[in-house]
Amino acid sequence: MPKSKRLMELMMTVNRKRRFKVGELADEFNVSTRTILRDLQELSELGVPLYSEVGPHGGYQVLRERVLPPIAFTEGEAVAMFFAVHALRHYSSLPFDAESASALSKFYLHMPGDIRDQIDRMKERVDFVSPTRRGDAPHLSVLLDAAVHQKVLTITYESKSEGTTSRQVQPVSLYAHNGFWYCTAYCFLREGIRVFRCDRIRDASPGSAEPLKLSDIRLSRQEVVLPTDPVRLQAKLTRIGTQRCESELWLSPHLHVREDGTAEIDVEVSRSEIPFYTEFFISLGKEAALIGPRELKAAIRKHLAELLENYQEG
Amino acid sequence: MPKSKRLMELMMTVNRKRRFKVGELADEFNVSTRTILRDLQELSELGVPLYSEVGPHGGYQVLRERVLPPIAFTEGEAVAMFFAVHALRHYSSLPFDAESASALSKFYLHMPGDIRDQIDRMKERVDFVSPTRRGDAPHLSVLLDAAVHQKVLTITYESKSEGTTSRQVQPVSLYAHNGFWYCTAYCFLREGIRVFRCDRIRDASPGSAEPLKLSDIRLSRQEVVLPTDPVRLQAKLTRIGTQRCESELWLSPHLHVREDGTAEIDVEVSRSEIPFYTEFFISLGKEAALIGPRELKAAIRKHLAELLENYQEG
DNA sequence: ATAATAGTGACAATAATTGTCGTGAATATA
DNA sequence: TATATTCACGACAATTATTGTCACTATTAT
Repeated sequence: MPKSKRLMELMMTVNRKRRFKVGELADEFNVSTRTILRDLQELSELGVPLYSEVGPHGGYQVLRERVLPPIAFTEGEAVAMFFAVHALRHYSSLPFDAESASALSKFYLHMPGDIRDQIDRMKERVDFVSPTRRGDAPHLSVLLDAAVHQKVLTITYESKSEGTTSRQVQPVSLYAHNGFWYCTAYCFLREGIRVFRCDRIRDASPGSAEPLKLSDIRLSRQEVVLPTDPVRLQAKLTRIGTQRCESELWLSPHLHVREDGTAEIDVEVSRSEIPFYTEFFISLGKEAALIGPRELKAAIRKHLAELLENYQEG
Repeated sequence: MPKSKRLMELMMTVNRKRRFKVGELADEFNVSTRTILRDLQELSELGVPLYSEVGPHGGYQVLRERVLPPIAFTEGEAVAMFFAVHALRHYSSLPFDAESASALSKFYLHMPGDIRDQIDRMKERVDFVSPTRRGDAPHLSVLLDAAVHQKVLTITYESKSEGTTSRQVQPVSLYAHNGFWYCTAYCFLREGIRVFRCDRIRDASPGSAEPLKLSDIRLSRQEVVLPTDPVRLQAKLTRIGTQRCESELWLSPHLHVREDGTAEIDVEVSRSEIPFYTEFFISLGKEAALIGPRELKAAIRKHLAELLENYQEG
């Protein structure tokens, strides 16, 4: 086997094994231990994080961030990766932010100039308008890691109704919706699946509880959103108002659209979400006519009056 | 220079030059032409699409889809690429669909099994809820290519008001908004910038008109028409207001963001757009403090008063 | 016809890789 | 403390890979 090929296979082998002895590899590859030693030194120079200990029970280990063997991509594949990462740029505090940036810079570095230009132009000419991000979610990476590896976390959560609480949870899934990140998790405090708004998680650290096997739950989030302390939200929408609301995912299932393009909203919502709906209806302006609830009308009036105050000639 | 390194550099060089002669490269790399010939044969075997012609004015060419030199990514970078592509899966018929799939499969192939499992679990546990896609846009790739390379297209467009028309356009930018894809383009029929809904483009083929230099237009809808009868728009934004405005493409170039996350808007706009800004600033609520112009303030006050009227208890 | 260009085969010169052996050093275990 | 295990390194010869040179062929534009 030519040396270069052996090095690549060695790279994959050590990545797979994580721990190994020099003699082992020498047998597998049918070369002398001296050669394996030299090879390992080369891998080390190529960036593979190898660590070794002498003595019985010693041996080699691959540490933390492993390095994949070099892969040759086509220009189209490289551009596709830029496209995908670019599409997500309106999401901030994403997991793997740093990693995507460093991956793209590796691609960029190996590209001929004309593709670089093409990518730069593409960035200026393509956009994914996504819901305005509302609230930072600094612990997303930790939550994702816990969801993927079935770990238990201790989180400090700031809920509107209960104030700040500390509890152990085992994350199940994460989803971005309307500019917020949500985390469904088994809550050891409430002994059931709950949904948490990630921007309200103030702190997340490893927990002590024994992880449950939650593999069957996954992404099913439909049934979890039962409103607590519900109020009935009703409104009429003009055609334009209907179009705007149709694109709001949380609302569209509750839209009753008529032949002429106008629609009605009729949905049970949590009383605690009135502040959100206040802003939402104000932004709809004259395209919506709210029927109820009264509390919401009052809140909107109050908000409008305050705004009007702000806009007095000063 | 060791052979492996020379091969990688050769790969980058031929990608950059696209056309070259063997003697040229031999000079650049200080090796004999015989060696370059052998090297080129190896590159060819590695997948670089080389083509050669003999005779004067002959030489080598790199065809269509070039191949980048092999790049070693870390496991984290690879996972980040999966994450990004996964995040876009609710968009169908995206440009670079096939390319991202083949890139990911290359990554997948070179990964140790435990990262594969990790990725498979992540796919089940992370979701990006985005606006329901409405309408297919089969010509996106063609439009993107035209926007990036400043090409003119002949499109068949089905508009509600005018029925089906054929016209030449030069695409400027593409954006996804609320489940639709839009294309801003210079329309040779209307002699101005227009926005087209991509799902209403029935056909797109190369056009005959001479491309214009539209490089200055890019993503900003604002500058498409230089403000006629301009007024100076100035406002201060809170941190949250800044975040919201940053995702507005037409606005973000005119945002002056401070250290603390707050920002100021300072831009010349057309007087005729005051109705638009009225709604926009109302939707920003208390996150924006408008400084001027007076007309806008007055319009906002009027609008707010009317809204307040609408929301009186009935 | 001539010059420019790619392409091939043979072989010697040169360079890189590998295996062998000797030696050493750290460390767990008996 | 002695011993087995394991990594580590240097020297050198044997082996293998790479390179350059040269001679030659083939194609094509001018």
